[in-house]
Order: sequence, then structure tokens, then C-alpha cells
Amino acid sequence: MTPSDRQEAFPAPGHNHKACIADALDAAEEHCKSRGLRFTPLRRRVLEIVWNRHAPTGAYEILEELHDGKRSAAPPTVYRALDFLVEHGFVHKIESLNAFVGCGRAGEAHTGQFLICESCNQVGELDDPEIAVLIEKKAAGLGFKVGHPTVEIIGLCRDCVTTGNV
Amino acid sequence: MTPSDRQEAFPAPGHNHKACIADALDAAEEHCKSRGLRFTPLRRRVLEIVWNRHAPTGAYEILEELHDGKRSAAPPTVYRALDFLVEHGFVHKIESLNAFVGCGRAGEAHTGQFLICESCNQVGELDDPEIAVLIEKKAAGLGFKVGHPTVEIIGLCRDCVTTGNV
DNA sequence: GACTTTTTGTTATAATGTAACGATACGTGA
DNA sequence: TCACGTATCGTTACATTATAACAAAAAGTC
Repeated sequence: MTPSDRQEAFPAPGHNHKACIADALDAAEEHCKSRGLRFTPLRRRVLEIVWNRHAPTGAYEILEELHDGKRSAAPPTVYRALDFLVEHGFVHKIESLNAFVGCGRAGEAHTGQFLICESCNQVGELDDPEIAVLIEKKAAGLGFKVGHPTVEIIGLCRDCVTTGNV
Repeated sequence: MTPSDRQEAFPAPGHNHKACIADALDAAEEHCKSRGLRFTPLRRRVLEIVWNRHAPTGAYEILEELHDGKRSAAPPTVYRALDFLVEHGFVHKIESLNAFVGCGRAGEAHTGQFLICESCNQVGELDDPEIAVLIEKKAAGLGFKVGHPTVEIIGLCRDCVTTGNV
């Protein structure tokens, strides 16, 4: 994933998926090392599985893939790994889908804003600062102090709109 | 609930809760009658329970309250009533809590935007058109067609901020 | 190398949500 | 009004998502 790719919410149509996963894993490794966090094999594997799909992935789907690799695993194993990955921003939880997606911006300040295509199931990160600021402002006007904003937009991505894939 | 109350996201501190529930039920009844929808006793009862809490309520909490009234009921009973109430805008689902809240604006055009206090558990509807328009605009810029936007802001309400109730 | 802390394994169970099918109530036209 | 089709509700069973609690293993610390 090149920096210019990262400006786009959705992955470019022909982007190098393998490289984009490798980059995400490397970045996570780097990020953990510099902060004294333990990027264990399990956590790496879970993050890899999430990125492989490049689409929201349920905890139990991840669990199945872990089994494929001959590992034994039970739900808490996956949920704990996800807790870690979410806490440190490598993965976001999509509340409206009970599913998880990889985040290419761990470390960068951003709030979770997602465009979810109901046709192809792809998720793009919007992360628009204007939206974040406006929400903050409007909330403050009511005396409300924003902690964790969740913005999840279900709709149709450009590809599915143009190809009529509905 | 007076019209001016309805402009505020959170219910006024000393507002007449009983009247506000009665109004919501009456409004729902009216709304259904004018559209040929069946506002059955069960649906009314579920809507009443949701409003009674005036806070996000889980499906199984609703189920328990139904039992209090000596009714027999199983999960599908509640979920079906909720489906109806959500579909027609009398109730919103808060995705990040897997819970439901009454909506005082059924019929009025609005998108679900919620301020959720993590201290007192109260939920206010923000429903700010500027936010909705900005999201629409930003999404459109990426070729994304907005279907159903979900905006759920976890944080602290005015009361809990000022009283230090954290 | 003993000790502490963190991570992972394991079992069991809680919480949330749905499929499927029969019974009942409602609305509608003959 | 009464048969008929449709919508709603009851009921059983089960699917999906998530966590508690405790034991075992691995990693960091002195």
C-alpha cells in the first residue's frame, strides 16, 4: 500500500493485496516494538487473517481459519487477540456487523468512520476530520463530551453503484 | 413532552416522564392508524417498556418485563415487535450497545444520531442535519451512495460532566 | 534460577438473535 | 355472515456472538 492508496477510503481496484497485508503486518510489528508491546505469533496471525479478507470478519470466522492452521483455539483466544489489536488501533470493530477490519492508520490520530457496501461487503475507512470536528462541535453545544465516536455508513460503494451490482 | 423539549437531545432534568411516555404511545397509535398499520397490544406494550426506561434497553430485558405482566413470551415475540417498531421509526437500535431506545420523532425525516452517556447510560438523539449532509457529501465524493447512516457517540452528558459523576 | 507478570489454553456458560412451523386473530369479499 | 387469505403471535429448537474463571505455559526481571 502506497501513501497515496492510503488517502482512498476503499482499496484501489487492482491494488497489490499481498503487499498491502505485508505492509500492515510490518507496520504493526514496528509500532509494537517501538512501544514495548508484544506482537506475539497469535496476534500476528489474527491480524493477518483479518487483513486477508480485506472485509469485515467475524470472530468465529477468524477462529475457523486459526483451526485450518492446525492450531487448537477457542473463542477467548480470538477475542483476546482482537482486544489487543483493537486497543492499539490495528483493527476496528464494526459495531453494526459485529465484525472486525484491519486499520491501515494505526498510530495516526483518527476516529473510526466507515463506509460499508451492502452489496460487495467491502469496507472503506473515511476518517474525515471535518466530520469529526463537526460532531465534536455539535455535541459540545449540548454540553456533551465526546469519548468514542462511531460512524458507520451502510450503502453502496462506487463499484457497485456503477456496475449496478445490487 | 412539549415541542420545545423535543428540540433537546436529552430529556430535560425534571421533565414529566409519564406524560412523555403517554405522548409517544399516542403519537405511535395515531401514526399507525393514519397508515393502516396495526398497533397491536403487544407492540404497544413493548414500545411502552422501551419508553419507560428512557434508556437503551436490551431485548431480553424487555422480555423479562413482559413476563412480569403474566404474559408468556419467548425471544421471537420481542424481536418481532421490535422489528416492527424499528421499521416504522418508533424505536431505534443502538448498534454499539445491542439495545433499543424510543424515538420521539417517528415520521419526521431524520437519521439516527445518538449521544450515549457512558456514566448515566442516558441516550440523547442528536439528529443534526448538518452532520447528515456533510456525511452524505463526503461519501458522495468517494462515489459512495449512503443508505443507512449510523452515528453513535459514546461520551459524557452535561449532567455527568458537571457533577463529576464518572 | 526463582519470582512475577503476561499471555495462552481450556471448559463452561452467558447474552443476543433467528428459523421453522403451528395456532390464532384480523380483514375482506362473496 | 362466513369462508378464505393474510398478518400476527406462540412455541420449540437452535445459531451466533461474547465472556467468566482458572490452569498452564511463556516471557520478562532481579
